[in-house]
Amino acid sequence: MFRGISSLTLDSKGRLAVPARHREALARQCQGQLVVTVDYDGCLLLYPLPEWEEIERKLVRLPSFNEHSRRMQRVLLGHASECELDGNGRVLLPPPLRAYANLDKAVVLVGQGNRFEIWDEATWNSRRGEWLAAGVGGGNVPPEIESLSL
Amino acid sequence: MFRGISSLTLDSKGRLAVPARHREALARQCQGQLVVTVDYDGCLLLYPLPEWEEIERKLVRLPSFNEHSRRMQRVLLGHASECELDGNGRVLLPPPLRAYANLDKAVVLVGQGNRFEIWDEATWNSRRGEWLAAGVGGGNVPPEIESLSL
DNA sequence: GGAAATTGTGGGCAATTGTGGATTTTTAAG
DNA sequence: CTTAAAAATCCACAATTGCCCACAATTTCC
Repeated sequence: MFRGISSLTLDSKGRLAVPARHREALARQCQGQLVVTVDYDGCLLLYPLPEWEEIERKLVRLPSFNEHSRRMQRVLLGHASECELDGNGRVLLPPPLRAYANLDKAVVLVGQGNRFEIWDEATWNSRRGEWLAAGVGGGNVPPEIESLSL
Repeated sequence: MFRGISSLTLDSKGRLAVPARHREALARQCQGQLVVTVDYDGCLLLYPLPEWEEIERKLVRLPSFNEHSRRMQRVLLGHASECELDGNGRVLLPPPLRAYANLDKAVVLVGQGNRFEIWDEATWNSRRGEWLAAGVGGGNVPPEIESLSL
């Protein structure tokens, strides 16, 4: 279970150094084999290969002639790139994906259970500000959240 | 059940020394394994690991494509960092979380049942003033509070 | 058209810096 | 006065960053 946020900087070649505290888990779970793809909200998603393959299986089974399915397959499958941790615990993020998420130097890596999200740091901070300002109430809040007790 | 407030100071490395009276309980409940995350009200939440894992299970089960769920997962799971009590009874608070809650030197640790809250001391004092001034009446008070007998 | 050279990209190595842990001293409380 | 807790200083290990080398691909010249 991946959790927690880390503030990181990409090196001059667009490589992201995974924080040491996550490396052991990644080595164990997937021998450093990762998949990066894009998210609809403007960040990148980083999956251990086995986790991604499961999602991929669900994606390719979606009905071929449904407009939403095709879109989702093009966005998610289409951008999915395999990459692996090098000897120094770094992953090279493909230039098109870096461009998509506006990643330059300062980024944050956010643990989200079975995956990580990678955000441009400024984008993350401003989006987080909006989420916090909006609070928990509002539109259509699922009942699971209404009854959630922290 | 954690109760009571303590006025504390972070050391130069951002470590918080847990008051001695709570240490024994934490050692017993979770062998010093803790999780810190953020709260929507601008403070940090400190959980014994098992307590947090229960909340985490609920969080990851929320629907993936609901906007509110995603936000809540990003805020709560995304900031949740594991840390543990060192030999001196201190926890290192990760820099991004310290930044979030504006923690510098003077902080307060507030027992809240199954967790602690960590506030910047000045923020705590001014917020507490607002809560007291607002009193109990007002907007939409849930019936559970209306009928509460102290 | 083929071959060679140069440039760009990816990976590995090494050094420096920062972080985490331990020890010691001081202060406060009993 | 004694003991325990808190704070500050110091040391060591490890992580991160910058640099260098090697391989590959593309382009240019013969």
